[in-house]
Amino acid sequence: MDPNTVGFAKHDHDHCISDAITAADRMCRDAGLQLTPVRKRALSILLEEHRALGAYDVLARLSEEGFGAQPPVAYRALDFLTKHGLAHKIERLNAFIACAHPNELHTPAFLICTTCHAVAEAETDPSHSLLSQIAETTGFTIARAVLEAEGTCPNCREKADK
Amino acid sequence: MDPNTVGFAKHDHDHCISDAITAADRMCRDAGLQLTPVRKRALSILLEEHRALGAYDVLARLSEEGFGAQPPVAYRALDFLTKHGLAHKIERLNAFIACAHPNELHTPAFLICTTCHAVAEAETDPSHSLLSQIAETTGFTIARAVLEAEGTCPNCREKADK
DNA sequence: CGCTTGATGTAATAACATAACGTTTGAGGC
DNA sequence: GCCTCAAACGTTATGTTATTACATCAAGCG
Repeated sequence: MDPNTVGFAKHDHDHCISDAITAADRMCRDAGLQLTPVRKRALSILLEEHRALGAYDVLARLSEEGFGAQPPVAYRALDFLTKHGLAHKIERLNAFIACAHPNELHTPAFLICTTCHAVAEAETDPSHSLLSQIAETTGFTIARAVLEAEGTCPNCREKADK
Repeated sequence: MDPNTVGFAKHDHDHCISDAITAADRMCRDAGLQLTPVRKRALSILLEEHRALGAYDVLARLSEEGFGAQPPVAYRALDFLTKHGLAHKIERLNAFIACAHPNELHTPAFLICTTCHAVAEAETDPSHSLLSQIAETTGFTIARAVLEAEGTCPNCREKADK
């Protein structure tokens, strides 16, 4: 298999899937969570595609493989994954993506390329963020933040410039 | 009419509606845009409610008043308003809200109270933002940013503390 | 007038998400 | 071992959000 693109850079894709699954296994064991077959498969589907996938896309794959065929099957697996930081929902796209930096506690920020539809997850330092500054001055307590930018990724920009 | 709450602070609500409509009128005239009856009414509905409203909520109000009753009626009006900065879509809520700072060119940030459902729009300086820093280091060109935080507003926090 | 463009209206359908309920399964107490 | 409970899973049905496709109408303009 050829190296694939993740975010906007190339990398060895096979490795990152198995690594991520292994890490998820360990994390769930340590936390006393059940990474059941559906949940694990949903995660691996997101990892294989390595892009934002709609719940129904995941559902289709799951049902092909003998799991339930109704929406709650996908939504429940995705809820579990997002709740425990193994995946994220991209609100702008109503779609889900495997977390690129599991383990670390983070407020992810996403860069969404409107040309090639790649999505990159960037790490942020929550305490320095704009939102936390705003929150501080207004007395608002943040429980969860959504940071998403749409635009053109370096690869597509380069192509467009030609 | 009693002063109402906007964002998390009190203010004179009647005034802000008429002011906002006047400003929108002028802005559209200057820009050669048509602030047609449906569009103007959609804006005033958002202003009156002063909270995030679903497209179908707006549609219901519009159709009661003799405008079309099908979803595109609302979506088209809301698209116009958001496209020209008179309203914003809150992605997390799949809902729309009148812009609190029209005229100014801005990347709005929203603070969403999960208790009382108030939504405050905060101004940001795009150039200092986290996202633009990330974008700069990765070569990504941002066209549009979504900044939304969910949590507890000062008012609800105060009540909860009692 | 005849053409184009943008706004509006409708019907139909697509895409996204949840409620409600029954069954299965596995861990822990007895 | 066996009972009980809670969590996970499956299904049906439904609710919510959004778009496609196409007809009509009015304004601007050669």
